Amino acid sequence: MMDRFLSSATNRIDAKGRVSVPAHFRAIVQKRGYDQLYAVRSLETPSLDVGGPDLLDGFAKRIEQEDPFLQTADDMSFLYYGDGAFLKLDQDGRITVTELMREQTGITTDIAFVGRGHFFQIWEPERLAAHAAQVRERLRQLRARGGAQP
Amino acid sequence: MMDRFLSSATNRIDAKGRVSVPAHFRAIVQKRGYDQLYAVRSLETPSLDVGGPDLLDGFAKRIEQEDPFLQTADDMSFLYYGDGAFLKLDQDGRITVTELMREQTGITTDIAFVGRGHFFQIWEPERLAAHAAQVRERLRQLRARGGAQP
DNA sequence: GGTCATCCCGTTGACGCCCATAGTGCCCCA
DNA sequence: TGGGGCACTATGGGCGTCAACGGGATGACC
Repeated sequence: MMDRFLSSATNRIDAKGRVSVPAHFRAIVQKRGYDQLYAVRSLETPSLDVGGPDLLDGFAKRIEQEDPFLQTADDMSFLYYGDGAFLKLDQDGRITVTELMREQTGITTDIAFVGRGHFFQIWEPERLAAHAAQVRERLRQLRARGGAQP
Repeated sequence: MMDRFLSSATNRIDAKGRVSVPAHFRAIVQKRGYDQLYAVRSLETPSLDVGGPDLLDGFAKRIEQEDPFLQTADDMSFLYYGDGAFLKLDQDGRITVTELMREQTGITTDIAFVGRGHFFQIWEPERLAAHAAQVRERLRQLRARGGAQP
């Protein structure tokens, strides 16, 4: 249905460091009864993975599958809790851009929101454009080789 | 939902050796009725594991489950009781940085608080940054090997 | 007397809450 | 079919509250 994060948009950060979350994304989260978002560093790219707080619940379940005395469980907990944050939505549907977000993404004045299905991502617009070009190129080469890979 | 320690923050130690515990972390502990924290040396890293006094209760239960004849029980008891300490929160939500904390973490002027779910950690900020980078690198390699997918 | 913990207060900046406005798409109706 | 108005989004800004932080005053203990 319409419960997937789809499409992208770029919004401006105001003088107080706030930015509007695209209304379409907000609606999905708020329909589940949340008034805040959960954001965590992406591992591979200078971006943040964002969703409702239920996104964290999924990660927590994933951690529980690991042996709690091994390093992997510790590492995962470190990432999802230490490198994650709740972003409060104000009543106009805006969040304030934190230092963590700027460090991770290089964001300064504008933010790109990109739907990714069950979550969405936050990017610095120019870095997103460069990354998107790389992705398209990889897919082009894949097709040229006749490969079929998701 | 909101009863877990999440996100991280860095605060400054004042001339009297005090530092503010992030309000969000305080709220979690105080909601359980405590006005002090319990801290113990982390096993693997130059940091302290901190939580409400109920964190100690959890450790005590684990000690009881061990056969008191075995060395493990003795070691655990030694660590959690001998190397643990209670940190009193003053009425502004600050704690005093003890010599034990400085020795264990290398802290001098600033303290990083890192949420870890059911507890949080205290780090020297630069050591934390280095450790976090290592953690992310391990997780990247784990994912590259197909070991885990969020 | 000196050190240290505790209590209490003031300042400052960040953040939440509230309202205002401009731009835009859409619908309805003349 | 074209125009007016409604609905909604993105954005700006005022203002009160609170967290982080600095520092004075008091009392206990060595």
